[in-house]
Amino acid sequence: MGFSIGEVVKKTGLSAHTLRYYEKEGLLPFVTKSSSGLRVYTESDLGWLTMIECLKSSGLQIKEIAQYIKWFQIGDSTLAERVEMFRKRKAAIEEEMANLQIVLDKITYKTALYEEALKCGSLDTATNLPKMQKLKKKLFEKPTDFDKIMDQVG
Amino acid sequence: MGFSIGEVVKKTGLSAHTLRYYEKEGLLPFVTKSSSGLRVYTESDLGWLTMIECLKSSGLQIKEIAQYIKWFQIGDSTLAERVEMFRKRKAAIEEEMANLQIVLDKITYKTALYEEALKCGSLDTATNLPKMQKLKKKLFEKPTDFDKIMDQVG
DNA sequence: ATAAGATCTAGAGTTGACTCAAAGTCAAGA
DNA sequence: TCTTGACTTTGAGTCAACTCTAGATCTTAT
Repeated sequence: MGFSIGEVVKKTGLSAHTLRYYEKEGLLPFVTKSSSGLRVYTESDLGWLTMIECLKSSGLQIKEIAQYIKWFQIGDSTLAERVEMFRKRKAAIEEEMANLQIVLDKITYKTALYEEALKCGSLDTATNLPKMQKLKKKLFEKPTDFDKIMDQVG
Repeated sequence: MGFSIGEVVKKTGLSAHTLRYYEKEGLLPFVTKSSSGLRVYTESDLGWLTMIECLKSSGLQIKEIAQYIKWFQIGDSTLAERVEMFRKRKAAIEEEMANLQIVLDKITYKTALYEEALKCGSLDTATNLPKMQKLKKKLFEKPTDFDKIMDQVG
């Protein structure tokens, strides 16, 4: 009926070590044991693992996820704490994505620059190409510190 | 003419510890010392710090950034290595952003769900609201594992 | 019944990126 | 000159999140 730890390893890509570690840290309080002590995972436990992965990707630490799970176990009296937590996560992801977009623009410029440099055999020559100047303008219309320094360095 | 470590701390928000650590790891090979042994940072060093921050945000480790800087010091004979590195970074950031968008959708649903739950005082009641069912459909038109399990767990 | 392979526990070790401690040196103002 | 605060070095410590070890136990196939 349930899954062994090995089956969960295959399904999730997590290691058995990690699954036991998560359990020890309070992330999987619903996992039961067979009469001989082997872990038995249910579909719902797999659901929790997906949720844990999601919260981890959102920037939450293991301990904070454990706290969320404790709140869930307590029930509706902790709704306020949980809604606050989700609001903060949402804001954190949005900030992270905005930051990543800026980083992506910079790396996109550098990639194009180095592709040109590879073609003509010289980074300095590529940097001074009108083409590259235009790309820089396009990507960084509002001049930033990076715009000013990005050619001075590698 | 140059900046002291303390001035760079103020400008960058990095700690003096971290600046010395970066130097030790080969991230700042251009920083010089005054006759009495104090570090002197130039504008170009600040540029490198911006670049380091950018590469770090892109998912590169300190050692890998050090490798990149070594390539830069060697010169145009390492253009191929560097262009490959930037291409990989670009792909990595794009993948990370796509992943974060999926996480954001999930967290957005959970935030809305918990806000409803807080209003009506019960997570179960909120989960079964037609409003929430519709939101779930909207956010997850292509049903994923998460769509199926997201209500079973907290 | 036995061998092979999966799983168990407790606890130690690893990795990456800092972060701090201690003891000494340097620079600028009263 | 003296003091205060910033700076120097080496080397050790911290933290999160695994990751592994060892020796015992369990399950399953022959």
